[in-house]
Amino acid sequence: MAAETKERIVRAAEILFAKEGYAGTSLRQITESAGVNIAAVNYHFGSKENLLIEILDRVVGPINAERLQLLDEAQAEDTPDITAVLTAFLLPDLHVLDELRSRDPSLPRFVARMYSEDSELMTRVMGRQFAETQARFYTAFGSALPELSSEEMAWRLNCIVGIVVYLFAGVRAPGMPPMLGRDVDANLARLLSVTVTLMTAPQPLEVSTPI
Amino acid sequence: MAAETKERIVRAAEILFAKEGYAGTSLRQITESAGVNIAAVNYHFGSKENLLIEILDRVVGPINAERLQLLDEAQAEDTPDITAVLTAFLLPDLHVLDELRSRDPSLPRFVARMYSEDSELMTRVMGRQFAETQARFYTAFGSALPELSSEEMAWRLNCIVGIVVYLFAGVRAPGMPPMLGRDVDANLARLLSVTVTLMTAPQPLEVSTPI
DNA sequence: GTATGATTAAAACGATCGTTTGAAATGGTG
DNA sequence: CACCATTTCAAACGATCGTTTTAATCATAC
Repeated sequence: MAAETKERIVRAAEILFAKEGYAGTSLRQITESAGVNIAAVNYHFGSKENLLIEILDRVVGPINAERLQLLDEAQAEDTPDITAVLTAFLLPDLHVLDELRSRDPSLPRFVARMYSEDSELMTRVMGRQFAETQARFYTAFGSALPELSSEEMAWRLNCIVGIVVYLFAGVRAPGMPPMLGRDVDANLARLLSVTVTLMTAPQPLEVSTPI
Repeated sequence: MAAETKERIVRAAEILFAKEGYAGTSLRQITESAGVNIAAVNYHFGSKENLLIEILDRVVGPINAERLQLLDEAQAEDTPDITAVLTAFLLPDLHVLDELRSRDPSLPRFVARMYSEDSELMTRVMGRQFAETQARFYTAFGSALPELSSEEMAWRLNCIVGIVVYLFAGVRAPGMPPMLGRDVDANLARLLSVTVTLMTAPQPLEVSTPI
């Protein structure tokens, strides 16, 4: 079955990409780990880069799809408050993070790696995936926080993205427990308590505008 | 002059490591960009990995050195409040970030990359560099925030590290301005307004302990 | 059963990798 | 100037990279 070969390649590649990075992983590592022939990657995906793109879309796609769906539901009745918008924004991350982690403990790091890459490829894939999400959530956050300047709001949102990316990276100081447990609801509660506080803080005194 | 050759290699390598990653950069790219012979890397540093370690120490070392110095100064008179401790923690990051950025706009990303790598090498270097800093600041934050459980404090501190790492990554959504401007004091004020709020938020309701 | 298209397999392609070699060049010291 | 240690250089090392080729194998329809 050809579909299974593709699947085996994807499963092996995403783990290796997470552990060693895209450039640090060879096709021979992937195909050996997947138990398929070396030529199968180029046959099924065309190139190593196309394989990465397919994996990227598989991981990032569901996050934004669920984000938009949750935002739709939250906006169905009336304009949602900041907790509801933040939940729609963060819960899909926790879902995907939990799913990735259940497949392999090092798998979430794949997402974090993509954020510290600045290649043309990453900009292209991320731009395509996040364009609609960004627009929808910016207006939703703006409605939930009318007293905040849009510039300050975008800044704080970036902080939240930074926190989330760091969760995916799973960095731990020696002797410290992981930041997230197995209970998605508890993780969300904890993440919300921080991010709601962060977003609802009063607009600070004027700071010089970034260049 | 041999010292200049070493310096040229370091300057070229850190930019390329920031842009393309460690595994994605070849010694030939480095030596060509530095204008030195390919054999110079192994002659002066022994190996490509030793070159990375030296660059890592050069970048991360000053951050923690300044952190400890600022904490010493803050603790000279009495126990510093949360703003003072956070300033001692964050200001060195902003200094190094500014210095890196002035050398090359893409250079700060090198630091962010190191955080999404999980190799044995990174654990070793980071552990050596951050061990003392971590211990000192954990007790300082504990004294400044006695009402916070140490577990909650560590969690929030991780959030702050995530934000800082994201600052180094310099990720920008399309059409958005960079998060930091040229004025270090203004950057600190902005970062403090967020992080002080984050750290001084009331202890949240019980959340299930992470596994 | 046989023909046909899809998939797998082994082998090799040229290119590039990190590293090493040995000789040439360099620069200070007697 | 001659000496010697340090540094640079061109060239090559074996290994591995992503990719391609060509033949073998498979599944399926006639």
